[in-house]
Amino acid sequence: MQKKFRLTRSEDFKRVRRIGRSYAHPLVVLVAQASNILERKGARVGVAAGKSVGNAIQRNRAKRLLREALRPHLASIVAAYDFVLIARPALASATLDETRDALLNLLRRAKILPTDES
RNA sequence: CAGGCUGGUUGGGCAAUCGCGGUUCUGCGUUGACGGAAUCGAGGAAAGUCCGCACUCCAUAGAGUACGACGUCGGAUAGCACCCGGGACGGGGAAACGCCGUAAGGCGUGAACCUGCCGGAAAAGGGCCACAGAAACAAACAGCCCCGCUCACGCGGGGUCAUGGUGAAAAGGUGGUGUAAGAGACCACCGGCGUUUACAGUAAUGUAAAUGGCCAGGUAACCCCCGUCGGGAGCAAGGCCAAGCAGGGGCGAAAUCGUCUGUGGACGAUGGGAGACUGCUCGUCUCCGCACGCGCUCUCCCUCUUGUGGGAUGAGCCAGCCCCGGGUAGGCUGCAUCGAGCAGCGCGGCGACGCGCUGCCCAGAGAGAUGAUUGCCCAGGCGCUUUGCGCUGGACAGAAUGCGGCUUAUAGACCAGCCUGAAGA
RNA sequence: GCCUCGAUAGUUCAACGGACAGAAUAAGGCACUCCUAAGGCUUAGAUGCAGGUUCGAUCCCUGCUCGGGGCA
Repeated sequence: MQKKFRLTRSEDFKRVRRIGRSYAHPLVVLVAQASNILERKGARVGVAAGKSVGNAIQRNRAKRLLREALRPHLASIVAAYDFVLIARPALASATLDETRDALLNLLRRAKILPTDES
């Protein structure tokens, strides 16, 4: 995922975590906020993994899984959204397919992706 | 061949597609959060942060104290406490052998090797040594012996550590001489600690001999004493740029008319000022009670001409722009190609390591890049119809200023060597 | 990145280097009560792990494993 689609500032993370809506799944938690900057299109994503996920290897693994699972669907998100994906401990031992299912489920519940798309 | 042990190397390989980060080059009717090409992209521990440095800032005349670390010998190194090679004293260690045992087994000797520790208690001082025991660093409980008193039992004084019991530890052990009884008090042999000499070794130390020297404990990973070393903090160090808010300084316009209104005031016109747009003018838009004052509004206090005057270091209001210093968010740098650098070869050294030659340039993120899929192969595991096939499947673990050492985690694979036993030539 | 403190019964805390490791509470049992609670009697239960110093270690030293604070 290219840097222009990422959340990079600590301020952005704080804002999304404070006023965004959250959607939970056993593997991952999604916090989303509709962006109010008019000119920008597409989404910006931040990926986080706390210490409860495991050691540095397992945290990196969780974040890479989430990025890889999101990558094919990033282009189909048209609305301007900022969202944060927070890994949970079970994600460190999950497969890519499980991660993708969890992620699509969450994105549809948050209405970031249309529900009829498969 | 079996068993035990040590050291070193490695830490899956090749290819394809998609994706991510850096560097260099490059393209453009579109200078972009743009596109293209080339190239590079985790480790032996990147980890823990236990030591030592480089580097940076602060402090600093010199020396000392406090505090802390270290302390066998020699070497290596930029430096280091844990590196390398030795030494003393302990602990562990298989087969085999010896002894005991019917046996199971136990005890002892004990290879390679592993492992702990190392100034001083014989230079000074303080503390502690529970329980037991008479006594724990100075002492007589029982016992033995002598003297005095007593008819006697016994009492008092003294000598003694040989004997007894206690304990982790009680003036080295055995035999004798000696004595009232005893005692290294003395003698012989042995043991330990020193001193001297000779030999080996750079040295620690070892071996041997001599000694008309000693044998009153332990503990310094208790305080302490002696010697050596250490200024403090850390890349979130430090340097540069610098929104916004606040602060300081400066520029800046000294007016008329009309309408409405109880006052206060509101609106409009003309002219003016400040700023923005523009290369400039014009023009358009926004702001300004066109005052920083003898100002306006509110609050409080005093007075008394009851709505006048005075006072308050009480609150509030007054366009916009420019400059200045420190500096927050943030950005750039430190910081990624010159280094205690890496690889290969040769030489010296038992080794840590050093020297020489040749070649190479080798990650650099910043919410933090190494991922996904597929195929073939190499180890490994499981199953079977065991020349083989099928299924499965990859340890510990992720750079964050950089190095050296240590510690901890780690599936396996490969190489070299040492010791013991058995068999064979 | 750095600096500190700690680890003891199920829980919260004690304990000069001297073993029967203490207290409160929780747990089990016994009586009491018509039943329960409170109160009474009683029982069991622990030094994070591995080495070392010492006659002897919860305590001293070293290395690990966890956990809590603090600075910027």
